[in-house]
Amino acid sequence: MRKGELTRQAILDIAIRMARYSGLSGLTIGSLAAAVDMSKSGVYSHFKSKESLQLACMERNSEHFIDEVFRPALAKPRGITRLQGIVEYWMVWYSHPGGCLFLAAATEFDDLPGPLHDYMVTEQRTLLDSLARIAATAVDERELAEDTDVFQVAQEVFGVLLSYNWMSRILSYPDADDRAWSAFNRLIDSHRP
Amino acid sequence: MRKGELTRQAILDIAIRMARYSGLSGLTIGSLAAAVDMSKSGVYSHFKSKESLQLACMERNSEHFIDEVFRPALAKPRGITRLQGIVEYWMVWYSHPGGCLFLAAATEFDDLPGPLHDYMVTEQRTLLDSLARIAATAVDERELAEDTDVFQVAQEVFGVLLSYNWMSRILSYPDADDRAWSAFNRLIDSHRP
DNA sequence: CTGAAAATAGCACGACCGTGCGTTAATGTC
DNA sequence: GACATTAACGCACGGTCGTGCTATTTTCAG
Repeated sequence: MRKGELTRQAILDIAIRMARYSGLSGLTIGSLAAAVDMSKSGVYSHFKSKESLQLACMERNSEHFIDEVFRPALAKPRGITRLQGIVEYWMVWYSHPGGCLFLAAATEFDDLPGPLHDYMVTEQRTLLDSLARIAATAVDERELAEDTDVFQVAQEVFGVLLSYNWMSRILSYPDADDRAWSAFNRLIDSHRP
Repeated sequence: MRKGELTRQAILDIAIRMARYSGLSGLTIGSLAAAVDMSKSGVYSHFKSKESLQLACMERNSEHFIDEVFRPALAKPRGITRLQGIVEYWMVWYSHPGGCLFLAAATEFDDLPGPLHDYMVTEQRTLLDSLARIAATAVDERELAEDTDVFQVAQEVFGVLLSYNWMSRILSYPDADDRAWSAFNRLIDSHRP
């Protein structure tokens, strides 16, 4: 790999770390340059514009999410075990310092048209679809009822994850973890054959 | 009411409308002044600083939430009916154009210490407590099991609301509404005596 | 080792940021 | 209607923003 590409990745990882705190809009090239110990123009020249820097952050963040959440979950056996797996890894992902960049981006760009909004929506859709597909393996394995609406399951599981994130990271409720699992189990039970 | 207080409220309402799109940090005094057709210093003089403007936005937003979600719900009979009521009004609240300012503030300030963070956390805690207290009326009415953990119910209901917000506003899934109610009913059933 | 190519730095730009001061205009009281 | 108070404005400040251009340094192939 060329040195340029190497620095670019390094810049992006720092940028993501910063954006988790300030958001993608709050991220500034000046402070990013200071953080990676480069000149402003040195950083800037790796990206055509700030918007493309933000987009690159989201893309790299997606890669990390796949590595840390999806791939490990797919290594588990099909069915509820895999569903439990992804929930577990997802919860770990949410506990990253500064929070989840997807969640930040979603609230930042939910009603602001543009490439960032579009990418964010596409990415979230893919995520939810994959979640539903994992739920579908549980239907295949006859662990969930045959007529289960797997998107219903995905929406409910995602709700458990989101409220866990709120209770745990934002409100610092110590029981958030236990309650999330209790909610998950209750939810799964209600979809059993 | 003095004229000053009147304009102050008008400014805040416009500010909230703008902050729903740009976030509380993205809100700028210049654009706010243009939106209310005043000079920058004219707007500024109503608040000691930008931070206190942001704080005032959150306070006013809380008032609106109480008016539009809590008070109507408390007018309903105690128990599950009231719980359904608050979910219904809450969902309407979430569908405001630009989204919910609480959610935006929560992701903006979750890991940034300061008065805005503190106010946000306090406010969210109050919200969740009230939700739990409404669930407690359902226990009193023997519509939910006697040994119900009402905070568990609150966390689960909040999850339904959050995922509804995501599916509906961000991903524009047309079935989000139906699925949210289905999730709510399933959830309530699992807590019945 | 040399020279082309890539990476980084330096610097300047116009725009907008939050903030404050002094002044003018509007308001409300007697 | 006179007058104190309040509200709003004009203007300027130092700073930072994103973005380019030019020069210099570093990388890498032959």
